[in-house]
Amino acid sequence: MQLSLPPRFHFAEFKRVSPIDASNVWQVLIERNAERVPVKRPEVARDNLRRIVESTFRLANKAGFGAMTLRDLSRETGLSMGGLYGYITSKDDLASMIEDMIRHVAGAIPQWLAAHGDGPADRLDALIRGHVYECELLQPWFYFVFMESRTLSAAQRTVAKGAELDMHAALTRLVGEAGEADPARAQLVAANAQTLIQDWHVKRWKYKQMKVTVDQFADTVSSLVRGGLAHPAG
Amino acid sequence: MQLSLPPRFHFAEFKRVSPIDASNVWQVLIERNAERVPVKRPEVARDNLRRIVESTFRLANKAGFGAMTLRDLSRETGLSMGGLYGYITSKDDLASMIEDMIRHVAGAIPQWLAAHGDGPADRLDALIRGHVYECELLQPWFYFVFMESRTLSAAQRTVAKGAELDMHAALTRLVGEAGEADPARAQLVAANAQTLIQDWHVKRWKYKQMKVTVDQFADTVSSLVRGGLAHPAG
DNA sequence: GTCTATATACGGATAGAC
DNA sequence: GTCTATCCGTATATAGAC
Repeated sequence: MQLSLPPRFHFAEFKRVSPIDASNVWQVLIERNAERVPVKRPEVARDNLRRIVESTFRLANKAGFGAMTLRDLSRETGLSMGGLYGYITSKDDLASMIEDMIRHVAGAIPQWLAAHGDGPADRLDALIRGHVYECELLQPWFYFVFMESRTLSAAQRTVAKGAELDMHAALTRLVGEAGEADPARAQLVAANAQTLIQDWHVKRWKYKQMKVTVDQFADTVSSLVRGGLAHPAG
Repeated sequence: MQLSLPPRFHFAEFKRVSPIDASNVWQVLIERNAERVPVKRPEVARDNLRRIVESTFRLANKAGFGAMTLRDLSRETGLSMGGLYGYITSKDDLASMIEDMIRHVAGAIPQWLAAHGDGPADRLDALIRGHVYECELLQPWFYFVFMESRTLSAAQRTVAKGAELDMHAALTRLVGEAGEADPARAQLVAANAQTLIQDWHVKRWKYKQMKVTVDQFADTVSSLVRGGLAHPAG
């Protein structure tokens, strides 16, 4: 699947065509975990799963996922302890569902944008924007995964590390093609770009307080990275 | 107190004169918490407190501080449950000691560097380097505080937010003086600078894997920020 | 100073009623 | 489908031995 976007796009355009956003992510979540959610009536299942995941975001943000108890979750969702287990098979399974969803979304962004940009500089700009804008659409999801990845199973940590390195490799390639002749510096600039992109979900409270819009943020990150290219190695 | 450093300095020079580093931080920690640590013999107290804090870093990194149990900590340190309570008055108190130490260090950096740099551009460079290099000296400390601040008490969260905003304000002022005429863009570039500085402790594993040195990293951040100045507002 | 033993409460998970 | 009741292990913190 590829998105029908103009070569240079901003948030409003991306939002209109993004295959996954805050409103349909619950449906996608159910579909990706159909075998584990036995509840039949779709609107009931969707609504309860949504309450479970949104409550998890709130509670994990207060105390960390590991310290969140299923009794807290039961209270916050209004479901009983037994009721919860109709939607999740274990506490770890709940984290895995969230983690898996965000890996799916983040991994798909480069494919959604594969056709975008006339040259490397435009493709780099598109990739940066795609990530920032998707972080905006699913902020609590990305934030949860960023903060909790280290506490999950060894297998999940490996996946998280791999995803981080994949995105870094894609950015490094584009930074190199866009004009950074020194490979070591291309790698470093790409790492910095990735960090800034993630910062939109990590420090969102601060940008909100500063009244910075997602487009202003994406513009700045894109221009900072562009400004970092073609510098001499030292 | 101010450090006797050359106007342009790198890690080796900073390390030599930093008032607090990985080896003497334990002594400073004891002094800052003298009333709470009844153990008399200084070398015993220092050694046990060090084991407690270093074990906390390891365990919190695996499961999150909230999910770390004092039984884990007892096993990891070799002290008994009762023994632990000779050094900490509660689990929360342990986190507070660490948080307090890092606030103290980070808050002192601008004062250590108050005399440095001939002009705003040099002072901005010095502030960036001071923070990156101190993050390097006390990486596990900064990482713990970064990951766990949100899970601590409301009072501690307020302090953490204030510290974040203070550093942001200092960077914004220097970015403005260094040539960024648009105040809104100065604020944004400063926020990005702050994020990149913190990334040295947040994603240290990645930079280590990339074989990037702390000086290369500081050089790149400083040049990225310099490249972001004086751009037109759009 | 540091230990063992214990008080008291809460954790994840499940069985079985409705 | 969702609930209540409960199993059984573990949590923080402390008391008191040495």
